[in-house]
Amino acid sequence: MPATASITTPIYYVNDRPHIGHVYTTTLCDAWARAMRLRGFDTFFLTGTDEHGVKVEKSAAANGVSPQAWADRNAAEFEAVLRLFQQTNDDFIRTTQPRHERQVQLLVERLRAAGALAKGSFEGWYDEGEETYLTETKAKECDYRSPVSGRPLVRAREENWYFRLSAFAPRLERLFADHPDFVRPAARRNEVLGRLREGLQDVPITRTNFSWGIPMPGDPGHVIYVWIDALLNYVTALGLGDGSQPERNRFWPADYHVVGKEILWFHAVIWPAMLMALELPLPKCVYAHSFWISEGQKMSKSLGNFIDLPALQGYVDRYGLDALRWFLVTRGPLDATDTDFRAAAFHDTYMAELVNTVGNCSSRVSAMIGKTFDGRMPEDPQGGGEWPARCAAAVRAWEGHIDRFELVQATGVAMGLLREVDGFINRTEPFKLAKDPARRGEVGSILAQCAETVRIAGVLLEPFLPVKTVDLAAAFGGVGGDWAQRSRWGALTPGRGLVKVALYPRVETAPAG
RNA sequence: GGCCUGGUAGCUCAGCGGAUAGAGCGUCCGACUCAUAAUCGGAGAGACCUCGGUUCGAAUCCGAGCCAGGCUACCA
Repeated sequence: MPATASITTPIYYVNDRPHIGHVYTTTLCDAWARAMRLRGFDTFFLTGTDEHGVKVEKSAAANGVSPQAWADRNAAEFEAVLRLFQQTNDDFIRTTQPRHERQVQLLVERLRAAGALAKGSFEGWYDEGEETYLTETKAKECDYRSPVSGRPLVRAREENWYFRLSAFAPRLERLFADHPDFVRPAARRNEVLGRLREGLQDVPITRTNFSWGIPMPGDPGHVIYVWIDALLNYVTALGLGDGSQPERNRFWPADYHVVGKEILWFHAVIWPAMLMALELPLPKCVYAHSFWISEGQKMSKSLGNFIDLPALQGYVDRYGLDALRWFLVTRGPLDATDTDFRAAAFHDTYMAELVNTVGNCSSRVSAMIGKTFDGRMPEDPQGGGEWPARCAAAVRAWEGHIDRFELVQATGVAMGLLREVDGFINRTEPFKLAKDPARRGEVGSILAQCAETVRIAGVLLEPFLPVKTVDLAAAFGGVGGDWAQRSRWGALTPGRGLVKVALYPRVETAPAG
């Protein structure tokens, strides 16, 4: 029975327009999920939409439709985006689906039964126009005025159900002490630890000022606050709330919850505490990436410089889907600092890595075999020379990087193999030797070694470049089978067809602006 | 305000106690011509933010400062 692997994106808020952030997070998860499937793991990749809350209720009203109709429309757009970018999610959960709502109520019941909930009163700064509370920090920042209308905030009080987060402080401390990799990267973990030291407050988990949400069981009039509702998606999708999908139980706990840095606290502190209360296992790692900025400027609604769907589509039209995915994964803000999305950098990366390295290397090797060996994989009496060991080491290193969610390093391993092949060709000059019929055997060895290395590098690139690596694999012998077979030296046996490929076309100039 | 990161070649970054500080890209020179005007080699290029400390030895550890960014409880 194969080992399992599971990964999640946050569920996306249907009130937002899809943009580079959503595509980035999803693409990271997709690349990892594809890598694990490639390795033969029993893999589950979950994403979805978060559809409750005041904002949805208000937007729907403003657009003259019901909240459900509004959510349906926008959720459909998020799903369309997944298909557009060829994401391979295994499920798409929506918080308005009956399967989710039913389980959230059961799980909240369980929290209450476990003594993790208490009724209390909440007092805070209330924006009457927006019908929403602002945090103390935010209120202060806005000079105690509504950031929207500018009218003064009022002190308001509400009866709510609270989650007794403070009661979990000792267990959370132990979690962070025992599992230093629970939150990554390390800089983010430090931030969480810093805040943990300041002490934990109980968190309100119900609201009474809107109705678009899941009713609190046994206390109508109270609606379960969107965050609690949303976090639970990770387990409701697997049927853990009501045992409705036993065949999916094996995918919990998740290996990675990949999230943006702004929602780390919920995932790193509130969520594990909820799971402790529910007596469910904790995810192995919450990975918080940073943000993209656009041409040196922070993306914001006021600047109108969001890298939105049309912008992304423009890159795909011009450079192809592989190019976009490659740039996002290899140049993205996977560590604790934001990174810049620049059109010029996108162009340079595409040219240097996909065209001049992946494309050209596979092209020159396949072309020489086409010419010299009639498009058949030649014999190699040298048994691969140093290459089998080098490739085996690369495969092992790649697996380690994937395990640790070091996606950039994983791509680097494959690129390193291709660069070595390019150097090897220049040193051994098979194209020169080919002119001397007496040295045909030698040429065969060289080219066979190159071809097999390129094929293996191509396999390692599949999760990141899912479109063109299909052509690469087909052109380099069409080696099938499982991971062990495909990653093994020698699978491209002599005599197999090997046709010339031209994977990534040159794109002459960087687009203006 | 509090807390957390980072400041290393023109650019993006790796190195985080030990030899002349590295990679990729860009630039310049050379080689080659199988390949997508690609590739390979070489070169140039750095007070490793500043000041002080610890040490036989500091880019690396400690302290202070400067600069940039982040987090501070409902936007990927």
